[in-house]
Amino acid sequence: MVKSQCFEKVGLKKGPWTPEEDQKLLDYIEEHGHGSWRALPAKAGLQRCGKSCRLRWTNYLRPDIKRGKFNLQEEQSIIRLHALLGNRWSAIATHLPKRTDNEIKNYWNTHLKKRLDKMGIDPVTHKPKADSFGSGSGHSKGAASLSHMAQWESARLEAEARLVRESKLTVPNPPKNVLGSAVSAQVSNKGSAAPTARPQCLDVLKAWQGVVFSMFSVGSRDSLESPTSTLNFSENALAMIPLIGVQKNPTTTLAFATNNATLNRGATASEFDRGNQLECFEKLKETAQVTRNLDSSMAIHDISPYASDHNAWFVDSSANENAPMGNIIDGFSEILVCNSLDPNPTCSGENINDCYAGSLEDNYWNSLLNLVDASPTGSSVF
DNA sequence: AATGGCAGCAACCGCCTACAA
DNA sequence: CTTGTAGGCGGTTGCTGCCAT
Repeated sequence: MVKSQCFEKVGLKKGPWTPEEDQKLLDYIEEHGHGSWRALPAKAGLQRCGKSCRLRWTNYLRPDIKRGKFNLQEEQSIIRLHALLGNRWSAIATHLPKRTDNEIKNYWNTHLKKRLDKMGIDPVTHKPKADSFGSGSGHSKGAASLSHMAQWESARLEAEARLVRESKLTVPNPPKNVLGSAVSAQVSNKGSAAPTARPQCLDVLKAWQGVVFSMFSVGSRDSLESPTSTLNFSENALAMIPLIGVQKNPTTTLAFATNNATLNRGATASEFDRGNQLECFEKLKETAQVTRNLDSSMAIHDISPYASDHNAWFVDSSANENAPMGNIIDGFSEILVCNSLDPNPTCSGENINDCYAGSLEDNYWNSLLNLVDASPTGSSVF
């Protein structure tokens, strides 16, 4: 269809940017915001295409980006997120404040990928190259569980990243960046949200986890082996939605999302069928309407950016910080791991995280990260 | 000092999706 | 519904500087 007109145009400069060009771009955006990137070069007096200007701004000139060496924590985050999200650099970047996707991608390709490779870990699958993790009969169940966990966590993080982006696009009073002036309204895209303000959408996702958890047969964790193998999506579970969303706390943030691509991923996807998803979705919509009637301040959003085979709704409210549901579970992955491990016998069942501290997931990541953390002087792999 | 190899990174390119006309 | 445009994303390229020979 439409080719990349930008780089086909003759007479436009390519290659490295000069300090003068940088200054022109900075000055223009500081005064006018970027507006239409296509129109910007002419207005700013630059012999560049709009796309080049946008890339230069987002990857280099933007004032809210941090440059320089990645610290250990950032490295760990990248490795972990890459294991969960794959090469979705923009999604990874949303979890690393002030770092651009391009920078993360470069760092991965030039540093981390090689480091993992030298350690005998496949940088694509994040498993040992010999695949001892999954091939041994004793570990197969754990590996499968971990795989399911990773799929769900991946979906969760992806949705979270998307919501973070959306929240930044719609933030009513974007943080004033160091350029000051009207630029902030225009440049409040990724990476520029106030670092101290916790995105509300994260609570939404937490609530979503709570809803999913409550849909399962809570009393019998044996049914929670994995989301794609033994999901028990009963009518009782569906009936719990309004209990949580309306009766328990009318102002609780209630989130629900069905992600067919994720839920149906894997060989045993049929056990969570489309019919159940749609039915559940419809019930949630009803709940959302009821909830809105109860609380006029409630807002209902249709997260349309989801792909066509995704249905996602969330009911949002301003009072969600103390939502009891948020304490039900913090991280759906723990549920998935729980079943493959013996739960803490002292667990009261009120806080899933306490019950299953030291999960397989933790062990896996800790071991992985410990490997990465190994001193170059003390390890033969470096 | 010259040069060849390599690593790091900025920038380019092509594809994709969302959206408006 | 179709088409064109803008912007986003991920893979790749190529320039630059460093280091070994």
